[in-house]
Amino acid sequence: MSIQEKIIAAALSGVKELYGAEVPEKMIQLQETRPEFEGELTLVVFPLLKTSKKAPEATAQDLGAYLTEKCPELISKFNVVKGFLNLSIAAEQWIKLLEEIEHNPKFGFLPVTEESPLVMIEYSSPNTNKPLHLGHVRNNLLGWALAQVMEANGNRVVKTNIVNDRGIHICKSMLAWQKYGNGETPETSGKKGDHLIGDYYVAFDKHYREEVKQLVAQGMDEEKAKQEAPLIKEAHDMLVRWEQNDPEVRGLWKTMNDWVYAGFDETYKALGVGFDKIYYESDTYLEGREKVEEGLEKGFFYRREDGSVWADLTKEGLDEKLLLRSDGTSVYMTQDIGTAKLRFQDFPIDKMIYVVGNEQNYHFQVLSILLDKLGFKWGKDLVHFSYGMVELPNGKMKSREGTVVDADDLVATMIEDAYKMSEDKIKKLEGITEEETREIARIVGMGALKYFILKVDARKNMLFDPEESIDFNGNTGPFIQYTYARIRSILRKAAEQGIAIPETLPTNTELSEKEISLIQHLNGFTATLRQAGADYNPASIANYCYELVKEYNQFYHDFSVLREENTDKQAVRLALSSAVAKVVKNGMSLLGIEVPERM
RNA sequence: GGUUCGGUAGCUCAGUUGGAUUAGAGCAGCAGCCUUCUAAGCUGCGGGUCAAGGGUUCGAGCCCCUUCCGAAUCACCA
Repeated sequence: MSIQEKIIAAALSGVKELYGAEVPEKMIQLQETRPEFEGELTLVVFPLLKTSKKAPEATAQDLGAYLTEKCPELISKFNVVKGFLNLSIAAEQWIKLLEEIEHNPKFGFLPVTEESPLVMIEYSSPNTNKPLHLGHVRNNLLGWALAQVMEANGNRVVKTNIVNDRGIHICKSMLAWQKYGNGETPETSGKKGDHLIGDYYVAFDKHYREEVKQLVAQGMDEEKAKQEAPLIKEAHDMLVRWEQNDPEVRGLWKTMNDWVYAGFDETYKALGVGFDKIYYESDTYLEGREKVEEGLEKGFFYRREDGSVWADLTKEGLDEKLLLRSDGTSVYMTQDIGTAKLRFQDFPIDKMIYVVGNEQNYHFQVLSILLDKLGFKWGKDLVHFSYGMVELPNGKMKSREGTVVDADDLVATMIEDAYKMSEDKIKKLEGITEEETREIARIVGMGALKYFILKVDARKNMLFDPEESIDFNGNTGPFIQYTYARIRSILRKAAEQGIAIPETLPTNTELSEKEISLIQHLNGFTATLRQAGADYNPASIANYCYELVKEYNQFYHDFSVLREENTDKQAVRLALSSAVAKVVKNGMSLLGIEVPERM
């Protein structure tokens, strides 16, 4: 039971005893006390006035007196300012909290059991015709962090990925490779597979535009030229052959996709993300059709004269939506229905979360309604975890204008920058090897990148300035990592000097204001984690970690641990430092960010 | 035009279910602090009509309405 829960329970019985009325738990409003007032937690009594039939001050006075008298082990003293009852928490509560954090490696986490709700999270969802870029990086980091947060809140999480591995865009790369590739492979070219394929996708576009230009010069209408260009016709032809299972096309498709997957795996590994189950669109794209036919029979959808199938969503305030083309083939929406069907066969899904950019808000609004109509129990309440675009200083990322920030380049640059930045600092550390220095640079560089992206509210568009790169000072990943390394250094030295954290901490030492406020922050981790889970908001964890280490750095500056002569005080400070390190490590780990022992 | 989401300091962002005369950080700028547990740190200074107006109430950056600005979307593309 947390300190807050204890106080709320005590206050409830206080209200009952004092005023003879049971009030709902919501009426007890507890919040952190403003720094300018004495106390740590504040009970706002305004909601209770109707019950007490007294003035705010008198009500607060009544409750304060009750709490200090009945629960001295919980509340040491109180003061009243207007309708605010400021409570000072008894020191032993804080000490107990430190002990709990010291002994519970999963402080704040809820356990996951067989009965826990099953949450499936789809994220990443790349196309196999080009390498991952900055937008994918945001998606992957958010998806991974969200999965960790949901799991820490007591959900069984299945991380999934739907790979868009078929379609005309894939054929374009394949065709270009056939025409201009001369049998080039990742091995012969030395390129990562996804980059190699991406280059041919670009090559296709270049030649294709050339053809269109020529046709237009010969007097053809541009729209028509785009359809009549020989390359695009060939690509369409290839798509038809793919759908007919043409062995040659399928063979090439398989080979080239495997190159891409090998490349993706490297990028995923560098980003520290992974999946429990990967779906391929080539397997799922036919499944949706069946579901749509089913919906058609049940009268949810209707067929037009040309044979196309539509859903009429005007009653829901939306438009009509195409589900099957007049030639009977699937569209994007149909495929998502098909994927949903397969997933539900594979897992007893309670909650489905799609991590997909906000440009698809409409799509998911529609998908939710359709899945619900088709009888998926989680369809209605599916969560579209919609995130904003990553913008560059001079506008958006456009592959055609060459303003794409490549994921692999970005990762390499961050690590390189961290290395340059760290070199002189890390070398000061004793007995450090080049290999360790590299590893620290990797952790710090990735930490900077991940924190930079995850600290901002996912819904908002964010600005990414590659020129200025990412800060290593202030509200950044490295700042948090640095604080962690500092604490670890203290703990190492303490161990060397034979100073250990006692099993039971002394409760008679007086805590300074700074120490109390630090412990209070630690206490807030649980609530932050719950909120992050309820709101699907990893950013709040990031900001929590920042606040915590900022506070710790102030403590670090003003108080010494190892030079403290009073052994009781020293024990508490050591436990406090250790607790901050543990919570920081856990919090950062929820974001997929590692923390170094030294830096 | 419809729908959805945003608008908080020069810049990048926090701001719990509405709470306390003075709305917070970081960056950038200026000024201090390393024979002392890691200075990627700490301390101080300046910087705001919370887009605008109205409403709800003991109380609004937060809730409701209107307006302005920005983004996304409304395809037989994915």
